[in-house]
Amino acid sequence: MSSAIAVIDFETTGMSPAQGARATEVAIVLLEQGRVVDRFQSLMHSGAWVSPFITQLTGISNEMLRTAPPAAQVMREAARFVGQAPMVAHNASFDSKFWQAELALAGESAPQLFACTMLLSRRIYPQAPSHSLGHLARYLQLPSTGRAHRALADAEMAAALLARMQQELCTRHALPWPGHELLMQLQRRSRAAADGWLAQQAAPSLLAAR
DNA sequence: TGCCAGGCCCTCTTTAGGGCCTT
Repeated sequence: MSSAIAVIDFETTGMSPAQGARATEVAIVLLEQGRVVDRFQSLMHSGAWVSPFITQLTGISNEMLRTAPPAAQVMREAARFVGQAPMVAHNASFDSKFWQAELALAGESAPQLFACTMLLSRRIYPQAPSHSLGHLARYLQLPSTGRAHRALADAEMAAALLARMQQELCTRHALPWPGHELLMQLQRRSRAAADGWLAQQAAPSLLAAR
């Protein structure tokens, strides 16, 4: 069984699909054991209007979307690309809402569980001055992935952040390579309880190594 | 009529308020 994790990032016309915002671009990076093994990226045309503010923020214009493939087609391809892999995003409450909303409009189900690199970074790097993706990338000196606020660059950055945190858990807490289930359990712990819980998780592996 | 995200987390807290984070 594959241990792949799908790291996703959406660019959108606004903050919430409940208020009519639509996705304009999606990118997904497949990670296995902290290594990128595949990528998916596409603009998507939903007919929604892109405001000048969003065009300035993302570089994505109404003109660019006019010739983009239909949103439903892109989302069906994205769902096939992800398959059964569990998912990760930075501030996953945002991207998971668009994943569910856009797939619903495409007539597809969205059963995937989302882990969140922002919640995880608050547990693993509580001392970081900011937990925005850009600030964390600079704080951890992650390699540049391209223009911020484009989907593939941000998905690659989130993937690099995830891989760094998985490595950090291995080295700092003597854990075996942490999979999606452990990440989900860690992000559900309070910040105050995270270190103690991680120490408990490490104990069996330390005993096994003796 | 007026307003419009929402979950997490800290603190001047828990019968609450406000900043962070995503576009």
